[in-house]
Amino acid sequence: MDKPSNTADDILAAARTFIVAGGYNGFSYADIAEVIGIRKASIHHHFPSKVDLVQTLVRRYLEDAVAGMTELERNVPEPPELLRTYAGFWAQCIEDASRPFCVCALLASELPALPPEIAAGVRAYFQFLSGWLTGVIERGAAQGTLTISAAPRVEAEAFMATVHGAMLSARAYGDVLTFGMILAPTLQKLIPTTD
Amino acid sequence: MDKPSNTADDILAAARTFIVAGGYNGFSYADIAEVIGIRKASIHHHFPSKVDLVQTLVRRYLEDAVAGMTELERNVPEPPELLRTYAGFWAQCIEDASRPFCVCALLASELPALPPEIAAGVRAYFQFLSGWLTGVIERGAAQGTLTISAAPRVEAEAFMATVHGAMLSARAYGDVLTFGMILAPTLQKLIPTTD
DNA sequence: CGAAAACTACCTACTAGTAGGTAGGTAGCG
DNA sequence: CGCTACCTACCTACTAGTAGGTAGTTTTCG
Repeated sequence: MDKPSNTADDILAAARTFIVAGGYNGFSYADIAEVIGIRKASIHHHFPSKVDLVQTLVRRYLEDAVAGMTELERNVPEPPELLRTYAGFWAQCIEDASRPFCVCALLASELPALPPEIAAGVRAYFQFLSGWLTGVIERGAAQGTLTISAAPRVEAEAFMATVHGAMLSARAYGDVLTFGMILAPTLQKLIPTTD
Repeated sequence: MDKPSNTADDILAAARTFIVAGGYNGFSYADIAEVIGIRKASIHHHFPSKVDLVQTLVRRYLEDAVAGMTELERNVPEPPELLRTYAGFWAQCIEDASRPFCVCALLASELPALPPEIAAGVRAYFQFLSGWLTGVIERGAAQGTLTISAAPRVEAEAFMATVHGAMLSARAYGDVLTFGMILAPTLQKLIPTTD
């Protein structure tokens, strides 16, 4: 457990909150400095440039996702329950406003205007998530625990798109329950014999 | 046909392109001035503030959507074909890069950081689109031309979310065909006896 | 052990450049 | 004339980033 500095983590956490709210161009070093109580020059000590900061954030976001999915699959082996848990995770984050949006989904929306290093990180996240979902759906279809009407890869992309779009809608309506409402029928179509 | 000035329209078109690329904070008056060949002070003559500009853009975007859907329903009365045409419209826009993202979907992603007047316009667009889709799906279900497994409103929200999420994915992968690939099974699940 | 050297984390003070916006003037036209 | 559309020239506030300094801690080594 390396805990060399708490400040770097605080900066990353603050940056994540700002990006989730307003995107890459929606915050400045001054904003971060104010909320965590240091001077903005000190942020440059931890992250020389804004690109370094967001790049680190995106890389760690992907690492956490990989670790989270690995852990999830150890505890919850059944594909239907995996999809439900994944959707439930975001439903919870949105409902308690702790992480009301996926950082990479948000950054993807402004991808053409992003520094290339960050764009690459965002792409990597999409590829990982899509790959993981494809594997889960493939396994579920083979077992008969999931019903699919297209190739696993296509079903996975559609599922991921619905999750990201539902985040957008939840935000647009300002209603935290919208996400769960949208995901319910999406899950139902994939999972037979529900209820 | 009021055509009082071409410049104001040019400014709006440039702003739309910039917003679609990088969001509200991803462009400046200087950027617009450069591409359309006037000085940035002249933009203030047409749109006193950036909020005015984007507010006008969003309002007109909604007006165009309302007009477009009304026109569409006159030409294409069948619900399955309406959904297919709507999805096909965006597939085309993304494939020829003419309008590779919905302005309001993009602005929704940074909604918490948006000036309130603009946020309200974005919300209005989501409400209109959701309402229109709900009507189409309701009619299709009553006619038996669409198969639904949840309330029309919920199916409409899920469909809209998938469309928006698919835009995100198309952008993340940098592959213009991703959108159509995702929408195909989504439409198939709603439309029986396809093929 | 203890002093010197090096490193960490922060600071003040500054830079060049850009943001949105304003003041005031001018060219062309009905 | 008065209006529209544009201009030059400017403003203030803020952007990311730099220079250089200072405490306090850690490492190195005689």
